[in-house]
Amino acid sequence: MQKEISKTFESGKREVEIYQLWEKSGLSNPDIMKEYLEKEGFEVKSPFTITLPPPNANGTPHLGHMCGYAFHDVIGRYNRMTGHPTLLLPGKDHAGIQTEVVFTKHLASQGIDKQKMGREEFYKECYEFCIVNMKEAREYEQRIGLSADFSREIFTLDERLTKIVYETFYKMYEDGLVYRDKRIVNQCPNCKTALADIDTEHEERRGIFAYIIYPFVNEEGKKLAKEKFGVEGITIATTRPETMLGDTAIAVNPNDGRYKEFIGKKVLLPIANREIPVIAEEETDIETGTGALKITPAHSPIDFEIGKKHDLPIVNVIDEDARMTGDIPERFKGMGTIDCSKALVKELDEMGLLVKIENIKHEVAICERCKTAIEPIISNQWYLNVESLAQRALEALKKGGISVIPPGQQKALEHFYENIQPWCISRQLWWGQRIPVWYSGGKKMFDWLNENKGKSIQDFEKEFNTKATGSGEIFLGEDMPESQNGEIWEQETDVFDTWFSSGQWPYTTLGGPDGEDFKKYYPTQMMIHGRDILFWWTARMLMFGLYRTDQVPYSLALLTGIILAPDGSKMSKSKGNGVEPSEVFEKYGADALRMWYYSDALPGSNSPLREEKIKGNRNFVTKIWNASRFILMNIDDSEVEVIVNAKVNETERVKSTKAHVKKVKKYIEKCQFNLGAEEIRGFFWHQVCDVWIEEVKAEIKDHEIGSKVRIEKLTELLYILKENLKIMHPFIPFVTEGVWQELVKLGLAKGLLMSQQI
RNA sequence: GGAUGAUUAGCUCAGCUGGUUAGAGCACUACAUUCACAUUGUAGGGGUCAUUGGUUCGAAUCCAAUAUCAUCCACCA
Repeated sequence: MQKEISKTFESGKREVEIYQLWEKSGLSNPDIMKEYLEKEGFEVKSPFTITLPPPNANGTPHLGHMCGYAFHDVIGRYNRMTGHPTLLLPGKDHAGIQTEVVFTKHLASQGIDKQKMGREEFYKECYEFCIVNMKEAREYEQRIGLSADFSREIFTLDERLTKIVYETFYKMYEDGLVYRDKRIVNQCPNCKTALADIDTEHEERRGIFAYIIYPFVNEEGKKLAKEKFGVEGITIATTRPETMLGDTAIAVNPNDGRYKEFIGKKVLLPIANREIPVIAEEETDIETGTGALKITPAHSPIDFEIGKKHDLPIVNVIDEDARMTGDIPERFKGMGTIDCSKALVKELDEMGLLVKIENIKHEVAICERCKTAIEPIISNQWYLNVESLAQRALEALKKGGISVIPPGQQKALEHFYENIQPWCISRQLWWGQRIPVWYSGGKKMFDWLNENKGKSIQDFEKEFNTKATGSGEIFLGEDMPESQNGEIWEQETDVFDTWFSSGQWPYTTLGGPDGEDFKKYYPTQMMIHGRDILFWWTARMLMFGLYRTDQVPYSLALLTGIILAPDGSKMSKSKGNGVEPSEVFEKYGADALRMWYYSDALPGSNSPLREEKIKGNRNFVTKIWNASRFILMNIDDSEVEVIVNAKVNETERVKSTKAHVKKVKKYIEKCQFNLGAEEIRGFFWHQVCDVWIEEVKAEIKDHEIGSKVRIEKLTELLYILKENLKIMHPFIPFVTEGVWQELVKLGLAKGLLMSQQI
């Protein structure tokens, strides 16, 4: 008799329904899964945990995110089906700077000025903005089939999480690892905040190389120079003439014969009219420019180091908005750096001190987020001395406590740890976790005392001609401390670098080192993310994890491939070559997309989106549906009970199926998902469908309903189908569950495929 | 400048610790088929496995050099 099973697996509609079925079961919650295993009498193995990488809450997920989820889910489902109460813990990241930039733009597009809005209101509205995005992101996560425990979903700005992040900060302060320091930092004039070195990129841009003469102060020097160089001074070459106003020396290589006799002499810095020395510095490259290097400690990282070495004064001439400032001629004050550069070059030319200007291309540091050229300036920031933390992480790596796939990236990580520098963790933003520090008497006084070691509050009062309003100490905590002697407490305005909190993700999400979930589910088993954030994220998580929990937060970092646009370029909104996940879901379904990821987005590879391949996988999904449907159609209602209770004979087909299942399990355990995907596809399609079903078709052809041959053959075939569905489920959960539920309807199976044991 | 990885069919890539005629998906060709399959099946074409040396009974696989590409790191004024 004809059974009512639709002719195709309508992925668009069915996938959503099936997800609801899973959600209702609650089995994504490991506590519930554990109860289920106990109740059913299955062996309960150790819990399996992954704290899922939180996507940025400022936008919607793209195909790259989906790829990560697909890999998490195949592993999660497999573990759940092999007896491990499995926790895939989802969350969202506030993504500090990026979100602040995005939301500020969003406000501007509505004609709203961020500054006028004020900090509190901005934070509140940005939070709401994120909540909306988070909801949408969650829908996508569920759409790809992610069997995460959404009852535990958490946001990085959640109070519970922030509390733990603050505890880490306090502990680090006590351990002397975090401190305030005045040094050169990368300032993004557009985002108006300091950035860590890692948050900058380098890009080749067009620029100028200006050759400028710095004349000697005394006649003797002038004469000597005139004889040697034909001009009365040393010619330096610079890409940034405007920084000359902050020059405090000229450096030459001591081995450079041209300049040997000038070392120690003084030149007159043109326009600024300041006398600066010629110093010997081995770092100076004889080949570059004229071999003479102007030193601006306040506005160049390398000059800062040289200045420190030679104890040179620091003269600030550029402020945090990239405008000219400080002790410079009035006419330049407030100018942008580029305008100032032009004006200076013109004046120098008129004075006869400009030799020439070359147009060159050179690498400049830019802001990773907004691509604005970085302005190195001196400022007070909070730093984390990561050296000891990096050391521990490095040891763990080398001892094999954690491994990275692909292995080449592990070496990159080791290299990162070996060359790590103090991490600037403060950001001059509103969006993020406010650094929990209060300054008695104000931040300005604290910084002044900090940078002028040995000076007293009285000196401060004298210097600024004011009355101190506190002791100059700091207090760590969220709430303002009580005023004892009438001192005034000023709250820190900076927030933490977003990675300071996301770096603690594996334990903050579990309630911190004292949390209930932490005790049950930490350490986690693995972490999967794009290799583009290896240093930002995995590097930090290992350091924080070891620091706070004395354990590696996970023992395996699996880096996925990067999903590219069909033409092989990076998908980007600005280029308009992106493909929305919703389009793919609608056209081919989540299972087909997942299969493509497993086959193509291998660790270490870049995978251009190939629609025809996803289509091929869609055909596979259809094949599964139809083959299953055919088997079910062949089983007569009257045969159901007999078949369900029949013993499965150990035939060649059954043996071969068992061997297949074993093989796929091995592939999954070794994270060789491409091989696993190929194996399930090849076996089901070309063995089960093309050969066995055809054989059975012939074998039962002339036998009556209920006959021994039919029962035997159909029992065998049903067994093969079920085993295949189970092993395919972690890869393509929707269609397999869809078929399973048809079996359930006919009384041929029970429960959810999701919780069956392999 | 440094590091890491890649180079295998038209395309995207598999090929683990070296072992008989080198694989998959998609694309292509021919035939069959509307019998569960918005199709599917069968058969087939297509590769000096980047180049050159070496180790070995045997190399796509190990080693060395070269070339090209990619990604990451780096303060070049």
